[in-house]
Amino acid sequence: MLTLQYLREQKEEALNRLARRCNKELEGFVHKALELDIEKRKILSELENLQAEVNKASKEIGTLMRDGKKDAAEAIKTRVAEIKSRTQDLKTDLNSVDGDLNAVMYQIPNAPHKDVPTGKSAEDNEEVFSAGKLPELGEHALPHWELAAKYKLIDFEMGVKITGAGFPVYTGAGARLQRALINFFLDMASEAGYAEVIPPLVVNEDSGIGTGQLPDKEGQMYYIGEDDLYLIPTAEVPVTNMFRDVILDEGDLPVKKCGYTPCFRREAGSYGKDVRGLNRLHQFDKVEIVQIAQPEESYKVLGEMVDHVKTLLEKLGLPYRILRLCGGDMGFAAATTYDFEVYSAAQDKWLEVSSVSNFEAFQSNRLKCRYRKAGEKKTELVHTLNGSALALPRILAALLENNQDESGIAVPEVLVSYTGFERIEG
RNA sequence: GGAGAAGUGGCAGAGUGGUCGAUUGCACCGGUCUUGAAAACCGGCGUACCGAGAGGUACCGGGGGUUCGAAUCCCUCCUUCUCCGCCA
Repeated sequence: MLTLQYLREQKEEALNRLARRCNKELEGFVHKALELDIEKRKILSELENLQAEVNKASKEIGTLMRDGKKDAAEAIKTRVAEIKSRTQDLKTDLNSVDGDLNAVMYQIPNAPHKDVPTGKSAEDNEEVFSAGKLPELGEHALPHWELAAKYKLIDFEMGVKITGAGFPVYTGAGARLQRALINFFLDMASEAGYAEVIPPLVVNEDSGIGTGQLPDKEGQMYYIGEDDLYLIPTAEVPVTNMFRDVILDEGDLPVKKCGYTPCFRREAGSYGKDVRGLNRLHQFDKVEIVQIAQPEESYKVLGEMVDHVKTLLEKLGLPYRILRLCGGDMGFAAATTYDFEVYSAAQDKWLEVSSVSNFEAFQSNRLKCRYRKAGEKKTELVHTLNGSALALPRILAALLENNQDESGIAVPEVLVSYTGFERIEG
């Protein structure tokens, strides 16, 4: 969440930035939070003063008891009892105000960066880059779900049988291609200096809160009630949470991690042709890159991550474009997000395959991930960033569709050493 | 899954109701000494919030309770270790 300090000290800027989300409620939330903050601090200072009195009196009692002056001790006790009843009230008030304050703060999304366009929906996103030539397929061109069936790459029906819709079974060359992509992405990330981790696929509540999935967005995650755990919607959650409650040294930054994991999303409310084939799944594979950076560096780091994803798409030979998301289309925790979309020719659709975001201090404030500049005593919140590099299913969809001809599908050259075959044929 | 033991500052390790936010050692930082280093000696050495400051408050695995007062007592959860069972 945003820090109260930021709202207090730079309220106008905060409101300005939040306005880019086109959510009329937000201004009210900010004012509410600041009011509650003042109230909280008023109660807190009164409570702490009383607490100090009690502490002092308790010490006196201790001294008196040791000296055997029981009567004098009893006299102080009655005085303390009065103060205590007052502190009880204050504690109740404090809890209530603090609860309200937290509730409001949890509803305030990250403040978009100054360069983020104001807007309500995907229509207001801004295309900032595009590359690659859109392939022109002949009449014979098939959408990927038909190609998957024709060449026995993916068995959607089998997935339905053993689990349900959105859980495909990759088979034969399809499975092999999937694994090739994972290895290719991981190798590229390693080369770019990201240290590989294999995190748990299931996380606890604290982790969900740390990266912003909880509270309020439980509906997106699969929940294991018996153990109070959540299936991860992205490796971002476990990997970023490795740094929860951690104080780093300046010299540790930037931290660069990457990880491959399956991702699980309930995608409640999705329907129709959006979910056809590989377009939207409940379980999918993704390689994620994560960085933890100094605040002054974070936008440079964001650019570096964007460049990394560009490289991947170019090596795969996929036409793509980059969108800077508008305020209204960005995720709750993000300050800036670039979405990457590849063109999937047979569907004639742009498919989102990566989302690269700078969360600034929004996540680190929840995570309590701080760093200390060399020689300084004070700690400061780090900036966290992450991006998909890349999400597999839509990449696979685009590869199948764009690289098809009448007799088969060509495997991109960079993948051949991983797949062991150059073409998929009937 | 069953039985037992334990969780204290970066690490080690004291502390079982009253100046304990916490003895001590190591590590670390600064200084003295030294040609330099080591050793020795002196000093410093957790986090967060409130406060202009002095200072105050909170935190000894998490949460709750008893008490004027809790690291210390009680309840509960979590984790680790040992033994048994089961198992890739």
